[in-house]
Amino acid sequence: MATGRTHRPATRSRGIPEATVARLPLYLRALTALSERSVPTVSSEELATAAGVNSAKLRKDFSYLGSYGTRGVGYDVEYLVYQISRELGLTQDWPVVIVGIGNLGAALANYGGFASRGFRVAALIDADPGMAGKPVAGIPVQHTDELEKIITENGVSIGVIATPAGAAQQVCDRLVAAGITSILNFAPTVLTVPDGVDVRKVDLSIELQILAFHEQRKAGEEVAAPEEAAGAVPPPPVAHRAPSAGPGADSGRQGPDGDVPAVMPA
Amino acid sequence: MATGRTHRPATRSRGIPEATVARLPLYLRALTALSERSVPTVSSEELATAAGVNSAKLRKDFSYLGSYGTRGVGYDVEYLVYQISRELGLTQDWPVVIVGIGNLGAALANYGGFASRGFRVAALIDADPGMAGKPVAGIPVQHTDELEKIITENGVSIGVIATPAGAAQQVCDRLVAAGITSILNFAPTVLTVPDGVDVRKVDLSIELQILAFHEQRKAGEEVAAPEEAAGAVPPPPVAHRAPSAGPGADSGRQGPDGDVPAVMPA
DNA sequence: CTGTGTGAAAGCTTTCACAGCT
DNA sequence: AGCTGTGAAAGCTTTCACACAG
Repeated sequence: MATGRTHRPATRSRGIPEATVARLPLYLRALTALSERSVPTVSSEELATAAGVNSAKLRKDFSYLGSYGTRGVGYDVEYLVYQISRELGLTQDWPVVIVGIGNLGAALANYGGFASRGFRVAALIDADPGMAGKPVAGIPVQHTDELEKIITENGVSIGVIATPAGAAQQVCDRLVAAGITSILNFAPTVLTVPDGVDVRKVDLSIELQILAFHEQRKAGEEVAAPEEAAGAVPPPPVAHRAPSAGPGADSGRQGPDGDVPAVMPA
Repeated sequence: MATGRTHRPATRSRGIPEATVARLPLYLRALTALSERSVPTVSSEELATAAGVNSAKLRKDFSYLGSYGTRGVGYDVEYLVYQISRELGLTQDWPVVIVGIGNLGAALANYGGFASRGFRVAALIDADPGMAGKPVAGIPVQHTDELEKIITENGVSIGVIATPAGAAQQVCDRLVAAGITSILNFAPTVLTVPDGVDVRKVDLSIELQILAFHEQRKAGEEVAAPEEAAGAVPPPPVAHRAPSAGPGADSGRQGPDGDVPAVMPA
């Protein structure tokens, strides 16, 4: 795909695997809950259950951070909370801007988990002049014209895009031009960004479609081979030959726990 | 972790890799856009760019579905749209219930991409009696008491949880008991479900935390080794020795495109 | 004895690179 | 000529299972 990326052989050292990074927030949440209940220590088994993973994985994950446990005992909750927070960069506060204050943007602005762990909503931005000044979650919405100014003045480096798909790339370009280097995209579009900018995306309909896939599989297994529910089957537009057989009924689908989100570093 | 899962040796056959399944919706979206512009065929290179992946990956992915392309030419857009839709189970309509109609639930109810591709919002459910009857996105909200009835009568198998964290597990249990077998969870909690039920989760603050991690890395690289921004560093509660050194400045972080969501089949 | 930390094995996923249709 | 389909190589991730610290 065009560019080609330098394919750096990995500078080694403190390279925490991406899969592990993606689970750290999970552990952190579980640990925070324990901390609130004043639980002093926890074993890998207990913590793993609370976080919804298995203990081997958890121990391996923690081993990348260092040896923070005590053999025969477990992990010190407070200490781990601090170590993971630090590793994730949550010991500092990250100002965040949310662009696109529709239902979703409002939901994000109101989301408590935001403010609690290291993030601060620095501004809400919307293209609708009618929204300007209106407070959402206690923060007055500002107009898109102010975008660059807001980002620069607040030293914002993380932006959340909650606009309609059509506006996303444009907003993204402006965010990046203004100095944003991490973007969380809720719009159902592929964003193109320059090298060095991270984009993570959250996509409703994609998640649903993946569920539908598995749901269909389950139905197929139960009834053996429904072959294709009765009904209007749009005929293949071209006279391709079917690869070999029909939609085979098979495969006892049931993957293990898998879990690995995405980073697309530009 | 309790259960232990039968560890089936994979029944082989039509087993499409999970990573591939997770990308099919992406391809489908790109293809739908092409279809709307009446583009008849597309090469793996073009389609891959539109979907934000590389062409080798795309071809490999398609190879699991069958040989739907034409060498020297590319893929027939309409035909591929149909094949992928069918593979994902989108040729049938999936009724969906959304539980928890706050800002987020409302955003989901209003989300167009929902209705467009194979999904139909069968009902909106909320625990607040004051919401009952109030229409959101043109659909009247129903009270939680009706939950079981709604699911049974509409043959709903997919549920979306958009409640506060505290209510999520309880709602989940009721959904499952009523016959739901796929859940999309927006509440920041680990859900426990019986075997055979798929759960996918979307978690705002987790995504942000992952971004913060990478953001921190970037900052660290620029300044070489900030060692720990000045300020109150909560001292390790216990006198553990630091693993070896401070937060080493290193590792030219820059993973390849990676992308792989999660299924946690119970 | 208990539960961590970790090499080594087993599985997945991605990338390469090229044979083979059209 | 051009572009798909795919074995084989290279990377990641997860799981095993056990030495060893407390």
